[in-house]
Amino acid sequence: MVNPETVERVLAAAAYLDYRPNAMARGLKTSRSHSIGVLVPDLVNPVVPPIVQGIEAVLGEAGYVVVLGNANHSREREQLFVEAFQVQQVEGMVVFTASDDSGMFEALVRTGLPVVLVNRTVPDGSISAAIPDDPVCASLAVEHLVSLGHRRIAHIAGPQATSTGFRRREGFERAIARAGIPHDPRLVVEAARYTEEEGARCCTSLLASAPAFTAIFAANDMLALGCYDALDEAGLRCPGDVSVVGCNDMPFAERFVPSLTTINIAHRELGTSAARLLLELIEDAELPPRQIVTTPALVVRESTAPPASS
Amino acid sequence: MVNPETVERVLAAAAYLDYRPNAMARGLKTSRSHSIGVLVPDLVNPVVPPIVQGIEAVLGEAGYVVVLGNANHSREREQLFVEAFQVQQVEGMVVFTASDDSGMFEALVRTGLPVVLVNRTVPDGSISAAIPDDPVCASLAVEHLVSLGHRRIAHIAGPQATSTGFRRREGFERAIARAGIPHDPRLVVEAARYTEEEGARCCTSLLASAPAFTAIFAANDMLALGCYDALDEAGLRCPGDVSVVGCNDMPFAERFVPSLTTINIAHRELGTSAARLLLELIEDAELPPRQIVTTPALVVRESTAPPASS
DNA sequence: ATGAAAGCGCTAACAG
DNA sequence: CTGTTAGCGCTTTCAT
Repeated sequence: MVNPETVERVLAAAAYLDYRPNAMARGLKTSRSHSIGVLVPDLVNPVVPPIVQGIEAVLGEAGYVVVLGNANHSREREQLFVEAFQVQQVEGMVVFTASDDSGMFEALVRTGLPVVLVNRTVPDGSISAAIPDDPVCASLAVEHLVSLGHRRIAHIAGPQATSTGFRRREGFERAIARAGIPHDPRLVVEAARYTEEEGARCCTSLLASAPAFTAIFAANDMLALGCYDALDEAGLRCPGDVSVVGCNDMPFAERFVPSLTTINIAHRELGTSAARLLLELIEDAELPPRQIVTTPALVVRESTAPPASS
Repeated sequence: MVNPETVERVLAAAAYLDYRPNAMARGLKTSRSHSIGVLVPDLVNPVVPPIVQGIEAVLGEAGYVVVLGNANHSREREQLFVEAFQVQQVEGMVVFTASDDSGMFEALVRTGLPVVLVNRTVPDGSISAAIPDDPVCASLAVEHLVSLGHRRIAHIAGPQATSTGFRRREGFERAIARAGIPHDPRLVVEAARYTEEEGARCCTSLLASAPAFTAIFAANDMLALGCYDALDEAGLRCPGDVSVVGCNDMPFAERFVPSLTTINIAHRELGTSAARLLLELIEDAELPPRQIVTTPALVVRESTAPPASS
């Protein structure tokens, strides 16, 4: 019980001097940094900012600050950032890897820090993650196309070293089987990266050497955009000659020509879920790994139509 | 000169134990945190990620880590982040404010930390900044339109509380005067925010109450996109009835219909310049404030054409 | 209840 | 040139 007037004077002095407690000194004592490392493959990829925003929103609410690492698709930089995060004494990490790389996952767990993956998952599910329901993404696309009357459906798969690419392809093949359509491996090609150029390359190669098809499910919107280019190049119309469905529902997908039918993924929610998982893990490091799977939704626009023949 | 074998053993032990020097302890001693605060108004705005990427690239190279603050257009959150940055003992800040607010600028200098603005500037130039050449953006747009034969040119100005909005409007008016066109204040309306909705609202209001015009210079691409919507709504064609030029050359501007004639701004370069300014300032806090102005470039696409009457 | 003091992990200065 | 020590600014424990 101290003299209230003194309290007042001390506070006033602190304010006058613009006193800010030194987080390093405090942290040294308490071994808390109030910071979380967030690792992303490429900030410029349109799906990334909403994820980071979501992460930041819940972490900020909980009193954490985010240290951002933009790996630019480089494994080496990914490793460098994990090091840097440790040196900075972050209390946890949420990581969106460029590709599934067991070396990376091992390095992550070796830090001993709470880690959560976002938009990616490790095959054995040993690390908590917030991910989209990739198989459902694929089946929504396939079912939509099938309901329009398509039977010969191609797939431009994402890099199989990413869980999204791998799981969407699996989902695609299963959905095709479920629709009673015989599986034809010549109808799926793998893109090396999630870029428009790769989408165009894959679509062109499909056009050149695959059996005839009337629709394409591209593993993401950038690949779908590449299909537009390749189709155009080949003198084919979308959706007149071939329907295209993308995945992500990225910004401006509705402004492309034709506007893109795609699968909406709530990226911001992926971020908030990942952050909440991490907060749980920080509170109780013994918690078993857990996945939060967000449900995607079909968004029908103008890039899909019944096949010409029907 | 210590026994090399011992060196080896120590290093091996350190590696074995995954030893990482504690940055908080080190920082406490050296009063260096090796971190820089980066404040942005909205990570989801497409101009922001390239700027952050540029900042991160040069700061990372210099051994700094970036602490990201996403203010979400809230002044309160901006202030909160400045506080948080101080508590985290960042060694400097690069800030992209939501709007010019002298209160904010004062708070920034009051921290005593090196600060650099990016994409924004303070009217009196008292804080170093990396900015686009806004007047030139406007004159490139106006000169392009004038060269096509336009004389009645409207302007959808950005928020006048942002240096980009203010300086582009000034630049517009000067360019109009330079072209020998009488200034008509009814032809400029101010958008409250840089959004598609505001662009549509402003364009509609122009259509309703301004004297006839054949072209619009919108202060940014989102506003230009809103013009597309409003024009469409009014049954007008672009560029047939009215030409539109945007500003920023944001991703996908070339995919809109019509593809957007706009002014390219090298946003990543804005980020790298800002980071370099900050590094200078950290090295020598006495350096006088300095501006780095990047030169924009006209990108002619399909949203501009000669006026119908000519 | 309040005030003094130890110590977090490191670096820099200093003594041996 | 190597090994020891003080102390960065805080929190927490322990005397008072």
